[in-house]
Amino acid sequence: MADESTADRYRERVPAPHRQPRYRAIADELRRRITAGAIPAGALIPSESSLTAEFRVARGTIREAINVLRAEGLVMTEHGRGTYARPNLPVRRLGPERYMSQRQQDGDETTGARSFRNSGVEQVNAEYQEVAATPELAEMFEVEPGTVLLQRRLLTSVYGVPQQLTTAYYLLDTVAGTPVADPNREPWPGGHVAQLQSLGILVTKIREVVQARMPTIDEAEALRLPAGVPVLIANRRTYADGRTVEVATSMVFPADRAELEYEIPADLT
Amino acid sequence: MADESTADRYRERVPAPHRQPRYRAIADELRRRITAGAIPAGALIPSESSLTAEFRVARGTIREAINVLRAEGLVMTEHGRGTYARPNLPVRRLGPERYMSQRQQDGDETTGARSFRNSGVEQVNAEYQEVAATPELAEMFEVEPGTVLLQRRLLTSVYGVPQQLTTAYYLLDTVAGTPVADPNREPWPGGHVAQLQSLGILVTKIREVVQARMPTIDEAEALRLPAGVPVLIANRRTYADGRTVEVATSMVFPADRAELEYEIPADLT
DNA sequence: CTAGGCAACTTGTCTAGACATCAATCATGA
DNA sequence: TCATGATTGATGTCTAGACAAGTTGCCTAG
Repeated sequence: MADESTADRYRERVPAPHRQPRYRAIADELRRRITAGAIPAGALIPSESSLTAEFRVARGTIREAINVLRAEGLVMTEHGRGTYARPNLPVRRLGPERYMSQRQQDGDETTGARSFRNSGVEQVNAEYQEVAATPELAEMFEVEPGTVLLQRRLLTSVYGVPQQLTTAYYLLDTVAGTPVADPNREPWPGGHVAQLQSLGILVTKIREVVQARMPTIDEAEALRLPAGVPVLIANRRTYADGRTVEVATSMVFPADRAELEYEIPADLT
Repeated sequence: MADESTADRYRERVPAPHRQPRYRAIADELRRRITAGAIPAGALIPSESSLTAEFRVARGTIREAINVLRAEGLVMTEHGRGTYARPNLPVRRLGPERYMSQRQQDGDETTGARSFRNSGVEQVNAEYQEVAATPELAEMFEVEPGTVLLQRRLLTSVYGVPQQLTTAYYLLDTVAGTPVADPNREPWPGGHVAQLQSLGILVTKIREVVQARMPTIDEAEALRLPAGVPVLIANRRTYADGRTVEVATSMVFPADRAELEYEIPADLT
């Protein structure tokens, strides 16, 4: 007979009580090869047609197995090239010092975080637009709905790799006619805290709410996210003297290359 | 040249410069219906066969469109029943006050967060175990690798719904023989900060690093996570007088029902 | 009235093939 | 030597159909 090595183990036609679908068995086998190192990180896995031959199934079944691994974030695919085991990316840690001024950032090395801002490797694609406040935004700014806001949409890249997608708002009144309203000034040294400071507004408190979800297709494309990688969402609200002076409704981070760090001063028991 | 079959294939194609694949257009349309409320949360979307009839495509194309929505966490599917828009679960917001004592929590209503602790609706399944410190843990506690730690594994449920999976460590020396080492005392009023306080240790600072990823199969089962929902991971390090007194290597939250809130005092510019 | 089974739905799995699109390689001609 | 076009082989998209398996409700036999 022909070689019965790999294929026939997955061709069980016996109706077992808890028989696993073949695409899952194939996914398990490929996962095993990757985690065991038989397929090293970054290397191509066998092509769909050769897997079709090896496991003796239709191509659709192979593609379903690969979909499982893609959803787990274990492999990624490039059209025309192939599918390969996903290499681990360097993670960028974003700590509280990202809201400090440049000088303080340099002095704070306790977290091991580094500042990329204005170091040449950080690039920001900024689009500013005037929009009417939605009821939610109006309530946060304590203004009437419809009040004009300056909407800032930013795509931040480090070393050419997209890292952050931000949608944020200022009250137009507070920034109109100032350098802050100029999108070409991004990236602004010190970020939005420094922008507000240049207007004489001293930030007293920032509150962030962190969530996670799967990206939309648009976000996945903008951040070049492989399938199976969620996004971290941070919603920011910036206060000065108890009033809200800035709101970021969604800062979107690729979860495979970003993590957020916070400090809680706990001398309040 | 295949003339008949080729003409057949293009029978309903719109000549567009950036033609979108059919399955993505269908996914967009279904997403629009769900987000616009035409399909309310929790309701079944049309069956695959009726969508096949509506969009005049093969069933595989419909299934691919639904896969897109499932990967976004927008819908979930039950074998034999159908596919429905994922209902929005009540979201539990975890703010900094979760590390405060009970009295302060009651007085702090600025965030709208509520305390479930010891109110009867919060239940904790606790397993304590003595383990040897790994090199990483030993470095954080500034002890020799192999030093015995008390490992706490907690599954927290609110109203019977799993909410949090925690693995945390104390130095065994600091807690051995005290009520803190008794897993039956969970849930402890005031959490680990109060536990340390009962030992005379005053927490001065807590640092948390937040990440997100897809759950492992074990986590998905323990937290009863549907497909397409990531988990939020918080790594906590608790300090007293500059020394690390507690480490939580992974607090796992289901991202569809939890969000984390932090405050950054920004009077440091 | 109820228990059981059947019928009619649903999604899950799988086959076999066609053509489109993209990337890399190789042969060829300027 | 170098640009370019053809070829090859990879994944992407889509069709048409078959049978498996889970869920629900109805209808009938007891």
